[in-house]
Amino acid sequence: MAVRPTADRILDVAVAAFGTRGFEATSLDALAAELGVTKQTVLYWFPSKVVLLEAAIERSADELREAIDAALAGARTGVARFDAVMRTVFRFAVRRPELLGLVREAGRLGPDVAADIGARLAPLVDRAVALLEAEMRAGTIRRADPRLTLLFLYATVVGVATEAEAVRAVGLPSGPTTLARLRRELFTFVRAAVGLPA
Amino acid sequence: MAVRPTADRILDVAVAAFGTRGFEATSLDALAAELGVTKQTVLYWFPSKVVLLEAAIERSADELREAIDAALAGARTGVARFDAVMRTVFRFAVRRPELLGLVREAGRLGPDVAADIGARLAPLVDRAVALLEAEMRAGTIRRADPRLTLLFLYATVVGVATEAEAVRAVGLPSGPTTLARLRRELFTFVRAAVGLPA
DNA sequence: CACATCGTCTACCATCCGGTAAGTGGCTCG
DNA sequence: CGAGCCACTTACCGGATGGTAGACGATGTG
Repeated sequence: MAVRPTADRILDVAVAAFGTRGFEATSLDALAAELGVTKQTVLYWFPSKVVLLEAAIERSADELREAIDAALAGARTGVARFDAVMRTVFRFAVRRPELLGLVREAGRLGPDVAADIGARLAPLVDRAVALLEAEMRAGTIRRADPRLTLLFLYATVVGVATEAEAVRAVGLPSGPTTLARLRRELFTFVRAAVGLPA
Repeated sequence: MAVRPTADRILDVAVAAFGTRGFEATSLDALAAELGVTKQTVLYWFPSKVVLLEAAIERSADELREAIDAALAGARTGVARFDAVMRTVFRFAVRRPELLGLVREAGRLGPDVAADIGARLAPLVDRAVALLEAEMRAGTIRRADPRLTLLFLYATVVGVATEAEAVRAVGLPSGPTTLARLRRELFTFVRAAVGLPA
């Protein structure tokens, strides 16, 4: 790894900036200044801003996929797998909200970028849908359209982590204690939503 | 109303553009071109781009508040009021996603703008929390932190409507039939999440 | 009819944007 | 030791951006 340390550093900063401030709102000059290099160094490693965005999306999707793979590897039963995925996505959403924010950002740009990230996440989606379907057939969770159920779960977990403004609007103090309680209540919420016992 | 027809038209277009494409990604020239006027006409009514954003946020918050007020006026029991609010917010999220997208957009700019919209939505939040608390005490919905519950409900409903990319990623066809099913399943999902019977 | 106000326009400006061209110092290797 | 590549720089460029200055015609008012 890190055979191209500068390129990797650029990618790190780009993921954070594009995912939080937005693609259009982030200038190459700003990225370069944050890195302590010139804009042309950025353009040396990534020949255009769009290429940099695509690389950032690619890295994010890969990271998420690997984390979920690792989580699933250790869980056997369907319910345990469900919990493992929820925990992993929640941890990602809290620790690296910019990474999931990129998915949202991708939708704003042309259908080309959107299709790219869509294809990249497709295997993840398919596996999640299969997981939900199996549990529905087994009767452990409430029967419903598994794709819609996945969409709702995604929206809830990611929304909580990325809608920082909404979190502040409901008047929550910040801190590890609050976060732990939020996590606990969020899991209770989604378990109830899919019909699992508390 | 509409004593300033041009200003109102500008505001309409600005809400749509800021809420969907984003604030930074929207240029005054683009707004003006869409309206068939010059950029300087926009700047005549709103002396700067930031002022225009604040006006757009104000209008959005007011519209949402009025719609929820109207929905609550016709519902008596707590559960009926819960359903009425959910229906209203969902309708807003589907028909005017840019309006709720503005809340998200506000969080990206300085804490000044965020605090402004936060204060503007505070009464709405407080009433919703009171509503949830009352139902928890009455035992009709599951006991939990009402502020967190509200946050989860908001994230779910708004996320489903605004994460267009995610909706496409799970492979849903678009159309009124799909939308109706989505709405039905979403309501089942959130009712289950708060512990209401289907 | 003189005058002022209002809404919009033309003309312009400084700054920033993404991107190109042309080096520059250092390291490797024949 | 010198040719060549690599990582990075300085120096630009054309176009777009938010914003300013000032003129224009229409509308009303004394």
